[in-house]
Order: sequence, then structure tokens, then C-alpha cells
Amino acid sequence: MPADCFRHEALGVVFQVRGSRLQVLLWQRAAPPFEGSWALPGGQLLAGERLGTSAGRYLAAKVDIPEIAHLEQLETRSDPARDPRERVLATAYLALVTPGARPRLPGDTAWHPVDELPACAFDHGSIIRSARERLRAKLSYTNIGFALAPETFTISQLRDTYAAAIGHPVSATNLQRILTRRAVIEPTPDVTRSARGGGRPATLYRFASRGLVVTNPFAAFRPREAGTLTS
Amino acid sequence: MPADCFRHEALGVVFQVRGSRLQVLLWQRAAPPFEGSWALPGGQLLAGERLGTSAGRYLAAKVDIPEIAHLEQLETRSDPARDPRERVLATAYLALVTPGARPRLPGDTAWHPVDELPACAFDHGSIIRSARERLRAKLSYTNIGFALAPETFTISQLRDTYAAAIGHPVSATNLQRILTRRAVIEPTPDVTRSARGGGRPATLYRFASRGLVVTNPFAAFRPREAGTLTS
DNA sequence: CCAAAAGTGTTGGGAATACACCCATGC
DNA sequence: GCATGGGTGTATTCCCAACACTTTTGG
Repeated sequence: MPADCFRHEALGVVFQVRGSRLQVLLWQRAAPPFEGSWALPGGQLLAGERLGTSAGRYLAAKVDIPEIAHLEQLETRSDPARDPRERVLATAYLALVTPGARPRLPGDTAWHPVDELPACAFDHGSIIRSARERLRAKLSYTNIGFALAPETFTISQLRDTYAAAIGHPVSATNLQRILTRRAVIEPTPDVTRSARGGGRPATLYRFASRGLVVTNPFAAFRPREAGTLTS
Repeated sequence: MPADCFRHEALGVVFQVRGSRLQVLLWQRAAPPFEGSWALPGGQLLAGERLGTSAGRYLAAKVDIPEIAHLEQLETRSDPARDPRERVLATAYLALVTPGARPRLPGDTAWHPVDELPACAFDHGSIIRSARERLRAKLSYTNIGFALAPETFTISQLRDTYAAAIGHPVSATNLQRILTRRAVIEPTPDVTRSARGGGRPATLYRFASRGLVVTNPFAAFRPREAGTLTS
């Protein structure tokens, strides 16, 4: 291999909220290096292939592609020593899976709560933490929750989803009002039936858009009225 | 070259505020493809080299390295057709240069206002726009202004810097109060002498830190008091 | 009627913009 | 003293967390 030419892999940080916890999809390495450690799904970039396509292709071995509601590039790691065998550049992607998806996983693959990561191979642990930070931030200023929530949901369910992804308690009351005012979610005509033991039926909501929308643009120092010119 | 091995280049989007405008450093191509178009500085990643190091090395031909006050990775472009000759992956970096720097540039290299970009080679135009968006956002929630401002400055000078980088008018009054309250800037004991024509001498300020600090973390849906657990 | 869950009204605090006004200097 | 630019005080607005209260169901 010429010196000015490099292997390149695409890695997917697949998040799903399962059982009120944010979990990440990992597979356990059976061979050195990092034998027994857990790694992100991914693999080599092929000729003529884009990185995003490549990430999707490797994830297809774990989850059905349509179940990936959102995929976005995170960052590229280039430490020459990140793989002890030979140099491999890695571009990480954030992939979000809606809770409806219950993919049948290969035997070496499992979900792990992001707050209790096992020993991870290579630099994958730090990549996962970086992905989690990105997700947390984007939940605050975009509608990215659509990729973690089912088609329709009650506010309580959505609160649990946000709480799991963000990592702290979330108020259903305020969540409803904020996301409604931002027009991120909207009520459907339907309601749930009460659970046993009673309780008022909940309105079912849905996300207004299933594509990423920035709802809270960074706007510090901007005057209230127009004025787009530099001065 | 094996099919599973790729050329990779690092590109630098170098921004500097010059003459009240945000400008980007470009060089004009003398040979096809895109002969006569303007391109970002950069070049091939070498064996054993990190991408950030590589970007810095290529930028060293244009500006003195210590003048680069901030360097951060933006994104990796992988369209197989982005270079018509052969496939090259490109990782773009955002590089900010303080206004003191007045580098002597090679003959084919020049500054261009980001609002009036010339015809750009490859996908460099879209990379520059993406870098500008990142800069604009980070000015709102980090202290990244330190990398565009001189060591000490008056609030008026800082307002001009922010206005140029963000692209809309900025109020000096509010800029001062916001950045002071966030402890991003602090007054020095020094003041400027009045310009001809009079006027009160201005306090000289400096940035409290010359490393990137997130001052305005995304905090929607977070309860006021503690509570770090998931529920 | 009571418990349980959902949803609304209201309050209060904090942050940011706008604007009026005061301060310090040169001429 | 007056023009010029720097800085502070204050009002207004907006967003959001908190919490009390109402609504709607099951038993």
C-alpha cells in the first residue's frame, strides 16, 4: 500500500431508547486486538462509496435500514495509533432508531446503556461519549426527538424518551408547552384509553416533521428587527 | 493503488476579520481542473500524521502557525466525484487568525470576503459556507471570539469583529454586558487615549481564556436544581 | 367518591434587547 | 461649551421552570 493512501472505515453509533434508558448497539470482539471488548458496528469504506452510504451498509447487518430515522456525521478520528495493527481513519456517524424497531441481532451483538458502557475497543468509548453529547445538545435546539420517538405518542412517553436521552428528569408539563409552541409536535385527533386504575385518556401527539429542523437558532447579539447587513 | 485504500486531504478554512469584513484565505488554481478558480489551502495527509497536524502543516505555508488561534475539525467530504481526477476524501478544518497577523502571502493567495466568494473549485464553496455557519453558531454560545480578536481591545472594536463574523449589526452595549456576565471578557487596568475629535477613553478588555470554553450550554428541559439521574 | 393520570393557568426568575442618560476627553 | 465616543441604569420582552389546579377516566 502506498504511503500516501489510507484505509478508512465508517462507524455507526446507533442509539435507541429501550426500557427508559438510552442504549447503544455494540458487538463483542472475538479476536485480538481488544479481544472480548465491545466495538461499534462499521467497516471499511469501499471504492466509489460515500461515507454515509458505507455506514448505512454496515448498519444494515444489525438493524433494518428504514428503522434508522436519522443519520448524521459526527467526526473523523485520525490518530495513527488508534488501531494497533495498521493505520485506519474512522468517520463516526450518529444513527437514531425509533423504539418500534426490535431488530433481531447477531449473536455477538447487544444493546448497552450508555451510562454503563462495558470496556470498549479502540477509541470507541470516547466516540460514543461524543455522540451522546451531540444528541443531548440537538435535543435542546432541534426536533431531533422525532428519530427516537414512535409515530404517535403521549406526552408522558415523550417525556420518558427525552429524559433517557438527555440523562436528567424532564417535566412533561413544560415539555409539552415548549415543543408545541415551537411547532415541533402537534396533537392528533386520537387519544389513548385509560390504563387500569383510571386516569384521564392522553392525547396522542406526533412530530410535525420527520426531517431534522433547527427550531432554536443561535441568535445571541441579534437585533430584534431586521438588519442583515454588516453595519 | 488498492481499491480499499484512499487518498485523503486536509483542508483549512482560514478566517480573519479584515477591514470590518470576515474574509477567507484562498489560492487561485493555475492548472486544471478548475483552472482559475479559487481553492482552500490544504494537501495530502501523510503517513503517520494526524489530520489536524496535516491541516496545520499546509496552513504554515500561508500563515505563521502561532497566528492560528483556534483550529477545529468541521466535517469530512466523501463524494467519490468531488475531485474529477481521482477519488480524494477531504476533512475540513476551521482555522481562526487574530487580526494582528498580517502574513506575507504567496502570489497566488489572497483574502476574499465570505459574502462575496469568487468561483470556487471542487466543493470548497459549500465547505466555506458550512464553516461560516459553525463560526456564527459558536460565537453565540462559546468564547470563540478570542480567536478573532487581538490580545486587548475596546468594546467597539469587539463589536465590529462580532458584527463582521456574524453578519448582522451588534450592539456594543449588550455585547459588553453579556460577555462580562458570562465572564468571557474582563476589563484590564488600561484605557485607550481618545482619538482626535475627543470622546471618552475606552477601557481595554481581554478574553478571560484563550482556549475554547462553552459558556452557554444547551439546557432546555433541565430542572433548576440538581438531579443528574435518569429519573 | 376517590385515586390516578393528563392537561391548563399562573407565577416568578433570568437573560437579552432597546433606549435614555451620564461620563470623560479633545478642541 | 460642545461634539464625540464610552459606559451604565432601567424598562420591556421573551422564554422557561415550577406548581397549583382542573379535567377525565377506572374502580
